[in-house]
Amino acid sequence: MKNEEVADIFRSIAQILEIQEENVFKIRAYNRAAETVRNCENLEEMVHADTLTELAGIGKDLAAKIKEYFSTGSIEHFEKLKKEVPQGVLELLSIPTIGPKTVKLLYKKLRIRDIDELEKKARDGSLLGVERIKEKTVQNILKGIEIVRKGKQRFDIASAWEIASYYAHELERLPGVKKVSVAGSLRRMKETAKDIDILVVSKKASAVMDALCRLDRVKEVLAKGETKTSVISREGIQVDVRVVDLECFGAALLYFTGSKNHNVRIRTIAVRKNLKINEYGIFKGKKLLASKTEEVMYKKIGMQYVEPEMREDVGEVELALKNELPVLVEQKDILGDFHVHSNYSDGRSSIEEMAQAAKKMGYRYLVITDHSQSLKVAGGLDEGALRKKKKEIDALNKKEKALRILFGTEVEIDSEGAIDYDTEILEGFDFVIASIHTGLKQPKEQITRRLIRACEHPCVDVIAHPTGKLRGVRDSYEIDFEAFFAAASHTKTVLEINAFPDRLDLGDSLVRLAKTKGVKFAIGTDSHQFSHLSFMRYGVALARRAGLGREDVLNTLAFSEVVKSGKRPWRRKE
DNA sequence: GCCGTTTTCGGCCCGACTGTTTTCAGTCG
Repeated sequence: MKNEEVADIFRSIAQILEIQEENVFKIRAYNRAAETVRNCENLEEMVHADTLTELAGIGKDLAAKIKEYFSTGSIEHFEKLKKEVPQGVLELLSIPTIGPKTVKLLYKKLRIRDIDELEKKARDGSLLGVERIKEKTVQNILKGIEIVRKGKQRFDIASAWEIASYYAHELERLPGVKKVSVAGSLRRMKETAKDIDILVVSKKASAVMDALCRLDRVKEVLAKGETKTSVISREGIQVDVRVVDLECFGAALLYFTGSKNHNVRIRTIAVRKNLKINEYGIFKGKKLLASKTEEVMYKKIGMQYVEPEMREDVGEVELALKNELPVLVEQKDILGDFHVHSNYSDGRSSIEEMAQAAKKMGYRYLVITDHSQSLKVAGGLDEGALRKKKKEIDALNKKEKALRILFGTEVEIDSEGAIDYDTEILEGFDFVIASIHTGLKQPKEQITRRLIRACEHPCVDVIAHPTGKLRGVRDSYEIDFEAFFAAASHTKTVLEINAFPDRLDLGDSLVRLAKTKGVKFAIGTDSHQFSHLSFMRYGVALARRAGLGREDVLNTLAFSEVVKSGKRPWRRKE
């Protein structure tokens, strides 16, 4: 993805400037821009529409650099800087406890140019000659190198929440602990997490720190202070725990939730009003104005409460100042799931088991969307199997009144954009979602044409996992999003928000773009066993991150309303 | 390098922990 490439370059530029001890604000500008660009999946569209400067933190200069990258494949300014500070030197920054100052020192004094050289000189003792470096620092560097070599991978949101829940639960049980909250990117429900942040309310901070370090799943203690401790969990993820008083819980939660850019924005706004915000509260001079809850903190700054999922500094601060934040969709609004598999194709649970689990979720309907005939590897259903499945669903629906099970399919879009079943069969389904599983490397024009043809098919209600990205496996296939979203909107084809933690597709910035084109969304978990139905929360979170309200999301409608709102007019009399 | 109901110039968020010091710089979030 080009946005990632540009983001990496901006980050590298920031790092080089840091080592060169450039103006810290320029460095911050590059870092902020890197984040903004990384979160922007439709960067290419913005380059073509010449709207880059609408992005937060992108001005004339950076917009020109982004354009330069899209037209030439490189950025002149960066090529020049790379000659001044070699790439290997930048890699030293990835070592924990080593920052720009140390890197500069090592490079200037000992000509250390990469991690291997640093390790050699750490072991042979030649590091000890450098100012401010003694035995303990050498040990930390060696430990840091080990951590980097192992690779600090990001964790998917579901795994990270599982680990976070363990720590939160264990900390809650401690005597004197009044409250525990997960904070950080996990509370903002980002797709992946690099670490876990937990906030604890207790008057006995040191007892909490001690107990934390003794927990079973703690592999290593990185730093332990009076109110703040960092450990590595046995899964390899870092867990940061901070203890505060109940009085400043809101201020601490706000600070600890981030994002960093969001915090910087609201602190800047506070400064203009002669106020100061830190993790203990919002102050006028020495006088505390608010600190107990996030709600009162936002109120004192003069803005609306911002839901954690929206705190990315992508425009939400401006909306909150104008009192124009959207009312976001919530889990309790969700009445059904549009994408689940059963053991008829590649799922592990029976239709009945899936239905029971859906009932427990409080749903009113569940669409069983097994794969279609051509996807043999996933046990795609032929006509005979479809008849059997329909019969089973009809029988179950007779027994069960609270939940309606719907006869659906996830049908293949073939390499030309044709739909796997004949129209006659497709008309027999209650609901049809269509997706691409083959020909993923086709050129952009062809993939876009396939998707648009699928949208134009009268029986296709939803395009499932529209970009095909799969975490750690493959990126999105190439799509002309403008054209695709226009077609979806025009044909009233709904786009899926796939809630499976490795997919989360469409991503939030593309959902935002699609919404501006008038597209509606259906959240589907892509469950392959009944326990997967709980992934709905990640789909809802993604929708919230994109600023969607109930009105944007099909799952908030009763199924009869879904049918009426859909593209197949002949079904509306149902 | 960005940005503007104080400004197109002069600002730009704030504190905890560590190691090496004896008052603080560097790193991190």
